[in-house]
Amino acid sequence: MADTGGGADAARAERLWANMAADDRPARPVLDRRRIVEAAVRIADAEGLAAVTMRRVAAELGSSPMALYRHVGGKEDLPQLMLDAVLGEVELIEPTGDWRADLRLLSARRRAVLLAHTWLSGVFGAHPPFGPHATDFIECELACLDHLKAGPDTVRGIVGAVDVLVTGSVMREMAERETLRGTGVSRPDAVDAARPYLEKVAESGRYPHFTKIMLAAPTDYGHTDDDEDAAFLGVLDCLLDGLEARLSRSGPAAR
Amino acid sequence: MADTGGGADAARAERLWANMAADDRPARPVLDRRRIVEAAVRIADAEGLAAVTMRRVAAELGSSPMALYRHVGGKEDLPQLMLDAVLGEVELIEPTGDWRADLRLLSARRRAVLLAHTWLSGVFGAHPPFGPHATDFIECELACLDHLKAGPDTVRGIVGAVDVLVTGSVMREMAERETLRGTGVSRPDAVDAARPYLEKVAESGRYPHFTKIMLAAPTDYGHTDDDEDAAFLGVLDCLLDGLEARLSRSGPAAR
DNA sequence: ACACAGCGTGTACAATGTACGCAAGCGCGT
DNA sequence: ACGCGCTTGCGTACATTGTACACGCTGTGT
Repeated sequence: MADTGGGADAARAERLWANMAADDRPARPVLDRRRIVEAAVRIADAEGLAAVTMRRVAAELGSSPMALYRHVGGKEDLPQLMLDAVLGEVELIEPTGDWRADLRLLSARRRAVLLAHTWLSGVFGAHPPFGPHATDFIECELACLDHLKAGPDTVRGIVGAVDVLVTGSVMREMAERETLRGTGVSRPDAVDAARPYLEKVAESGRYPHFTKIMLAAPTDYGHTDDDEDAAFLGVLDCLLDGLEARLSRSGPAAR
Repeated sequence: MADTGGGADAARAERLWANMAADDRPARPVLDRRRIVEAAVRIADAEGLAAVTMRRVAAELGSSPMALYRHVGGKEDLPQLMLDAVLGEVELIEPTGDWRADLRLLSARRRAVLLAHTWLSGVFGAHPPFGPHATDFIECELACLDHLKAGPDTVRGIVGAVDVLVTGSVMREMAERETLRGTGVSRPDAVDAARPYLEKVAESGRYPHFTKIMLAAPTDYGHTDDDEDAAFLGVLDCLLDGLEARLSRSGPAAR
């Protein structure tokens, strides 16, 4: 019942975005959204995401569980707010003109910040997949690389790089699909739900590049399955190019 | 006293007649770990991971919640078993000798299978991160790419590729850290704990390459933080090389 | 025939998310 | 002054969850 009632879920999604946007609310009280989310992150850091219950967060703040609902809508909104709070820890930079170095630095910083909060990993990343089927798959990959006669380190490097790319790509796309499925609305509706938030972002003037580049896509985000597949394979080819270049450059052994 | 005795007798008699009448009760076990996990996956596919409760799975199998505990230990084990079950759906291949094509095909298949089960995304992938801090970060990245004067599609492609890599890398490493934190043991202990399983894998003889390549690393898996950082930056450089090559090849571009 | 071990079940309890209603402080128009 | 409405925090109550425990049934070895 909870899942099929699309209207209520749509309303919940809308409220989430509204909460995202309303960082500048009056904030009279001792209890406010930032404090709640900070407490939740603190608990998750110390005891894991499972320990983040409404009662536990309330206790951390010395208040009642129900008081939290005046500020955060519900337990399900917490992880998203916590994620954004963590992203706020990343120290940003002024562009130097060397885009590769810039992106390298930013990526390293973001990675470091995320890794400082391991509870962000959900089901997918809860354990390294070492079950029988995972082993079957890796065995198959290794067999495909066998005739390279490269050293174990090199082979591990290639498999690891490819795995990282697949994992990341899948995470990103599943995030979108799960949002759609969770709210039970179609993509256009979801876009409509986020529109007020995005328009507020655009009007704030603080994100000129974001407005110009990311919001430039007209009605569709070009997100058919085929588009996504092509994009994934394009990036994969890029990476394989780089790996192959490195292989042939350094001879039979690498790194 | 006569009352309670009579009640018990009545209940017994009732059960007796029920048994007389309903002979279609499962005489021999229809319950098995594989069936349980399959049911859980079916439910997650249809209604999301949140709908996978012990009671719901039991209902799906027409049995009692507590019966599941004879086979699966507990609710917390389910996601891992479900993940491995999904990985079993990937159709493997015989190596053709073209390792790049092989890895491409395998990656595409694995990606497709994983994407068919969006519930695999946990907290991290539950929503695309569009909160204020995420927007800050993307704005910064875009500013770094601004002087490239490349089209919006190209810029989105670069940012997306880098993001995918960071996401995947972080997922992989958090998986390991979270396992350590969750079990509360140090890395050597965890390695020791997995050793019997890995030795059984090695002795089975079905995974010669896995045994030779992945288990070749001596005592440590070379997993200091610095090693991980270096590996990440290496892969990132590979990808950036590929992206830059593609840029200069196809357009009035950078340098 | 009889004990035993494995499997499914029912009952019971603790922990959780949260709907609902109440109370206290605040600015407001009259 | 005074009610009035709004915001904020709280306490109670209930449905839903995971699972510990003890019991009954079934097939199997002896």
